[in-house]
Amino acid sequence: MRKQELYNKVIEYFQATMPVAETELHYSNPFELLIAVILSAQCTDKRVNMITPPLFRDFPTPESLAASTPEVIFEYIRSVSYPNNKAKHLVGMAQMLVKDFQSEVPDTLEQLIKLPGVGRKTANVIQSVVFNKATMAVDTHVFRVSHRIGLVPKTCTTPLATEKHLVKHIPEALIPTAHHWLILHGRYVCTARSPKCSECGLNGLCKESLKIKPGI
DNA sequence: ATCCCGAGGG
DNA sequence: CCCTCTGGAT
Repeated sequence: MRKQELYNKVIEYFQATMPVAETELHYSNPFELLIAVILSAQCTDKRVNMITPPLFRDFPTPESLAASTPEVIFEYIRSVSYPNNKAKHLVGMAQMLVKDFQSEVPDTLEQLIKLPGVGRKTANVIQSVVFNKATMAVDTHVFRVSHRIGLVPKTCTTPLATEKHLVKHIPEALIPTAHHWLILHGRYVCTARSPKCSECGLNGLCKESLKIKPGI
């Protein structure tokens, strides 16, 4: 099967099964989304959504969070992964927003990546969800699903290589939606450990279907 | 025991 | 490239 034919089939399937695909993190403005995405590293969205309401209530602005301390923030986020690192990142991130970005979430990759706790994946999510840019954030789900379905060759061994390949082959207007298609498919169907191949309409394309192996 | 919408540092 | 961080769910 030609590569573009494969992409068309996958896009057609997701459009039919997931007409609406959005992030499951709860937020009401770019600042809150930035916090939620930083907290979501190696942690489920469900758990992040459990602890963000009081955090957003008590620290609603970059100024208020910047004036806090990692020790205080730690108590709000202690049930997510790496609470010590993330508490430092959140306070440092807010302080840099206030100092260097007029308390606004910046919109370029270069600026976002300067923020403590924000790497390429988080920066791509913000650019996509907040600023409607055609970026593809490659997390563990996107990476795993893309390889299983064969959207990217095995030579794409890094998230960056995978990102570039996907962006090159997915129509620009569909990239933000396709990002969430791959994540939601990875979270609920094409899971890392026990993928639900019998429920997957793409299992005909998947070389690993029915010979389920953990990981990639 | 392995994975969850990773990032920072060596 | 490697390692560390390090809570909760399965």
